Amino acid sequence: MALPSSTVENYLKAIYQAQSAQGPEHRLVPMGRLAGALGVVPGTATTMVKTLAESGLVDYEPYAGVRLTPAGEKLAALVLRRHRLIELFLVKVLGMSWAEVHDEAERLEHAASDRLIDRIDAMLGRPAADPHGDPIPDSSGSMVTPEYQTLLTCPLGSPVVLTRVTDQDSAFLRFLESSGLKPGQAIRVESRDAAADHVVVRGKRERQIMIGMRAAAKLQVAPLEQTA
Amino acid sequence: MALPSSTVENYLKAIYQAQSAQGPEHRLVPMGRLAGALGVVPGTATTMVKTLAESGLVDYEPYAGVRLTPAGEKLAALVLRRHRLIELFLVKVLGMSWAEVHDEAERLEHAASDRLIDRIDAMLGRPAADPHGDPIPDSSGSMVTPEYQTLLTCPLGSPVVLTRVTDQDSAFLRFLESSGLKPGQAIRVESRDAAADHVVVRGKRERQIMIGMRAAAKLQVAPLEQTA
DNA sequence: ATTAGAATTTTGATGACTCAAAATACTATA
DNA sequence: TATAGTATTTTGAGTCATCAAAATTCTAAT
Repeated sequence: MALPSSTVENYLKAIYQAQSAQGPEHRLVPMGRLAGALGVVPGTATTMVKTLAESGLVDYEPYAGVRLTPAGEKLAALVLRRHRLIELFLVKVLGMSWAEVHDEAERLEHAASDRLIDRIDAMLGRPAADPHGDPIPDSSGSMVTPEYQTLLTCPLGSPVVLTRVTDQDSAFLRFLESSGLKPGQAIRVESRDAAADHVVVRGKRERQIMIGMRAAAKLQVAPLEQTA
Repeated sequence: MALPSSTVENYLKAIYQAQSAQGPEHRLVPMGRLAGALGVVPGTATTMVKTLAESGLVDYEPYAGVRLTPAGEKLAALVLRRHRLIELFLVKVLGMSWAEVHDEAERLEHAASDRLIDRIDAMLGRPAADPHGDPIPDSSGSMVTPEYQTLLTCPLGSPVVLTRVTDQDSAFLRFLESSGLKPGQAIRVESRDAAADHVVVRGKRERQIMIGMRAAAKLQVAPLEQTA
């Protein structure tokens, strides 16, 4: 097959991400959601999805939604691989900020060859995750996605490591950065208050940070392993 | 104005390069040449050039050819800047080979932001030339193009430095690499033989290399400065 | 000055992607 | 089970960049 256009790559990536976001129950992504994610009008998404279905990259059920086939899933994973390796590279090697690399990677991911991506992968030491903690698929397109708890579900008081941030909004990322809340950081949740809709976190250098529950749900953590 | 599509960037770059290759006399690039450089059919080039002319990026004289306006020239120089900085970056930082970076840069040059390019420029120490010795325009689009001699015109026997290679063909570059003929290398021309159509060069570690005259004309050199 | 041959331009079509807005199908509530 | 409201699909049209092939213009040689 001819190599997929960047439009096709973007559709596949968006479907992949929408599917993941929806959890394992609702595997069909409705057209409205897809169109919204891609910034196109719904009719456009319908048309495009039908041609993706003809290429065998997605299953399309009219009025119900769309889902990746194994072929589509692999392609989507390779796009994510490129995206995430590029993000990590821009941060680690070029010293760019966490918040500004997303848009850059969004464009570069369609232009970088497999050869280049592999060089980057090697130079970074075959990393498992990008700066947001999102897992990086290997070159065959497979990826392990550890299940983490969030600031809303982890045990109160125990030390945990921030492992993943599931929101790419750059204002949000800048806020996290200025609060010292980057993946790798050891923190603990001091309290939660459903009525006040907030969570209190003790972060770097015992600093106290208060965040809303909607935001807290986007911060994933793992139990801190005491490697004394 | 909206940012130029990568097609527009490619047309401007091709016109720029054709103009330079033609020397200062023939400033008008004929459509056939342009179409050939871009791998499109002549009619396509005509159509595209007319719309470039409407945007004020080129002057178009029907049946005669096309030439960049100052605006077009600036844009073309910025594309070359991106291309050359990316090439140098791929070689210096990612350790890719001279011969393989061209195609990669050809795609990345349309995706990299000014911000990224400036980071790369800074990291490389604001270099003056790319791995082929091609000068890198600054961020305002201006560039100094030193006039060098070639292996055909430089004095026989005197030591010179290889400064620039004016051919991007990857087989040719691989040949040069395997002969130790990369920019920066000190060499001297031992003899020229017009009848045999060759030039004999004494290169690295006194190695003797014979090159055809057409190829020799693509190797530019500067007198070696004895910094004893 | 004609004219054969080459280069260029024009014309008509195509493919990929998109939008606006009309038509249709679902869904939930009364 | 009607129906009002929302989501989806269809239809018709437009843009960008391209090609094939016909028409035109230029050029150089007789």
